[in-house]
Amino acid sequence: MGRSPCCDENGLKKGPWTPEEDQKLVEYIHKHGHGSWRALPKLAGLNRCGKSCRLRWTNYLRPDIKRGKFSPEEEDTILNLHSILGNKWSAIATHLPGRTDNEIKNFWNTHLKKKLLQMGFDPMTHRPRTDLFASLPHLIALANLREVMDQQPWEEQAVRLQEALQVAKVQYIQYLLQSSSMNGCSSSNNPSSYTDMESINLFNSMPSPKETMFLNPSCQFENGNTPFSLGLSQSHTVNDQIPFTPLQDFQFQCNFQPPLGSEVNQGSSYSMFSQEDNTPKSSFLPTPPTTLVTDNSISNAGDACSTSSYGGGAPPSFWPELFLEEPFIHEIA
DNA sequence: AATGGCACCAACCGCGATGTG
DNA sequence: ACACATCGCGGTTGGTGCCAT
Repeated sequence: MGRSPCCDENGLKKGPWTPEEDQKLVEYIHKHGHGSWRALPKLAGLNRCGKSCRLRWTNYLRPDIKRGKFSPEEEDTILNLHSILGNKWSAIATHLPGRTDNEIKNFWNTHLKKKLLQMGFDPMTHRPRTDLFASLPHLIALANLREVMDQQPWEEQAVRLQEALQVAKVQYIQYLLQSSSMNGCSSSNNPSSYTDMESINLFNSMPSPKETMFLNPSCQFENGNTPFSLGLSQSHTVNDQIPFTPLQDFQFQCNFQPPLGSEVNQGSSYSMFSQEDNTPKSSFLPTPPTTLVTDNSISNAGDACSTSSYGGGAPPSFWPELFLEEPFIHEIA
């Protein structure tokens, strides 16, 4: 009921389009527009169903389609938007001029999904995978880290462990915030849920930014508030209608400036900025989709999106310890 | 040269959403 | 409010080319 017969109609051609068919379709649409897709094939002299014509036009023949390989910037955009929107290919395509949803979907399935899996991330949640096989890259990275640490003075090891602990806490806070958003907590300045309170307490237990290398030298919102004392569960969409995550909000608002010579931690949840010109060097967005954002994310959240990058190459230094922490075990339970 | 496995991607299919009378 | 037509989306399939054996 309500369904129109389409390509199963007798005598209609299926399969690859010939150049002659393409030409007929293009010429007709240029002259008359597509109008009713169902009526188009007959009018254009094509032995195809309307659906097939529409697909051929929107995915291949449209004049504004950009063909060729995806640029690293486009790849970043897809990864970021997918972490927010999931498999909403048409929504993602609206942010990539000239690219079709079909093309993006294919690119995701053939390239990006594999890339994330190889890096040890769940392609659906963009978080470190928690199953045994997926954890192998991280375990290997951990082993490498321990090898390096064995060669370092104990003071440096202590500093590194302290850094790892802070990163773990931030990720745990992120996890708690997302849990509370998914549970529908909505009181902004009056956090009532256990997870909200736990987030705040945990955040408050962290050393002041000046005391930690990766949160150095300042970590606060433009209005001077600390990130998690603001409304925790107010939901907004930014000017381009993409809901942003707490992490992205946090990432943008905190202008981390690691000391000269400190390594850029590609596995962390932060943006790292050059001390010389203040340009972003690396960042990572391992968050699943959520609409939980705070007030401050509205104005410039789009910038956070465009500056992020899934850094390849060196394995993350800290995650092996992070994803073995209780929150991540708890998450899959 | 023949074959099998794999990656890629255009095209198809089914379904829900939306439009229309 | 309802029935039907049409559109658009996301998942899947199948053809093609490349590469290793």
